[in-house]
Amino acid sequence: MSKQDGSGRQVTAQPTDDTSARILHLDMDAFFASVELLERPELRGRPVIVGHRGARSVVTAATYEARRYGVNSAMPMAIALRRCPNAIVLEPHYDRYTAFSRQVMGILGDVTPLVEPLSIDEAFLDVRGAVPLFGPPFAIATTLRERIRRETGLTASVGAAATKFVAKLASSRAKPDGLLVVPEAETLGFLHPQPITALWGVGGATEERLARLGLRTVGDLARTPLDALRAAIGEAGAVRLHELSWGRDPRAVTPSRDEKSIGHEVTFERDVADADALERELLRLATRVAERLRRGGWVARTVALKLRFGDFRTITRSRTLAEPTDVAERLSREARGLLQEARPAGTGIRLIGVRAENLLPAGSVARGLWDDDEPWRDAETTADAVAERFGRGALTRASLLQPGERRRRSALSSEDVGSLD
DNA sequence: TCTGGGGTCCTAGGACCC
DNA sequence: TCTGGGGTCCTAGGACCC
Repeated sequence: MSKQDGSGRQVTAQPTDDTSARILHLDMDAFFASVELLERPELRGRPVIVGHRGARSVVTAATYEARRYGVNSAMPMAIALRRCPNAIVLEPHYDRYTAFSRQVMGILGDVTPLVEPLSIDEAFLDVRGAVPLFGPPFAIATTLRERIRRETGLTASVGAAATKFVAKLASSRAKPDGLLVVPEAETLGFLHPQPITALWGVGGATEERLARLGLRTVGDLARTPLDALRAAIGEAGAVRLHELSWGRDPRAVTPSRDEKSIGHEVTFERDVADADALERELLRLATRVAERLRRGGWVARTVALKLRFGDFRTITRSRTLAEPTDVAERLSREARGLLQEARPAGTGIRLIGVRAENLLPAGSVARGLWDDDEPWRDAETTADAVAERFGRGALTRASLLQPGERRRRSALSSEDVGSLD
């Protein structure tokens, strides 16, 4: 393993051959807080928290100085200020973070097109093809860190490994402002001593279940029979964690992935019980969702309403439409109906949200309906009647047809369905 | 004055189909 | 009718991540 700290000093010798560590994970250090400090350099070295000052707000980001007091992201602001009363609280500026994020991703894109943003401040890179041009992963990572520092004034940490998961773990161990390369041959030696929560997907609940089996480290889990894991945490999680614990992670670096859902939600400063106020909020949220649907070229088949009551109990209610939509009023109307069914009149609401799910490319919708046994030719019939006759699956199949595609027996056009709504 | 907002993935039960 | 089994879709909830 070779590690480099913020001064550029190598902690151990650079390996002669680290080309096996071809996947880089780059993660900006305390990103939002660091961006704010660019504007307020006099606050460097002080505990700084980024977040709103509202009664129900949480910490969005914190500098390492604030973290020393036990302040972390997602912590209620009230608790954070109790732990660190002299922290400086700054309002977030998402437009700035987005601009810096673009700049950083652009720098990454100069090395390889195989850049997969994971969030606003981190990304995977597959540098296999870049090695002949720019040198081994260690050299590429060093160059990237230097460029980011020089051009943005921000620091980034990088992990390099043979797989995504190990690279991400390596970057977290390199933080802040560090670089850690884990050659493939050293993967298990690096992995197995780590605490079990280092595994991607092990949070508090899973940690608790695994602790009941006596498992505390990644190595413990690796040596546990799969069936015992299945019984404790379910099929998918057991297989995935077991694979990860042996350093096996087949996921490739994929530059773009289709969105699966688009939603917006708000937490009110004080619980809201007024039906008109809630419905106005639904329309506002639905409008933002619909705008993003259209911008992305999507239509949604399913509308989901999310409610959090005054006691923090949270429910979701969803409905799949006969005809997909990207229209705010349609989303809003459906959400309103769900709200009326789900909320006992007069109940106070803490949070309300609207989400569009089951996204389809706009234009691929309902080009035709068909059935295995008989044609369907009555365009006067409503979509619900189609669903009743052929099952809701018929609408699904119709929705999944591509533009221009038409089954031999298809008879009901999207215009037909739309006009019947 | 104790809990944001953006998401993804998994599970489980019932309906329905073959 | 003392009644299977596999697959898909829909819905609700929960765990998890940044």
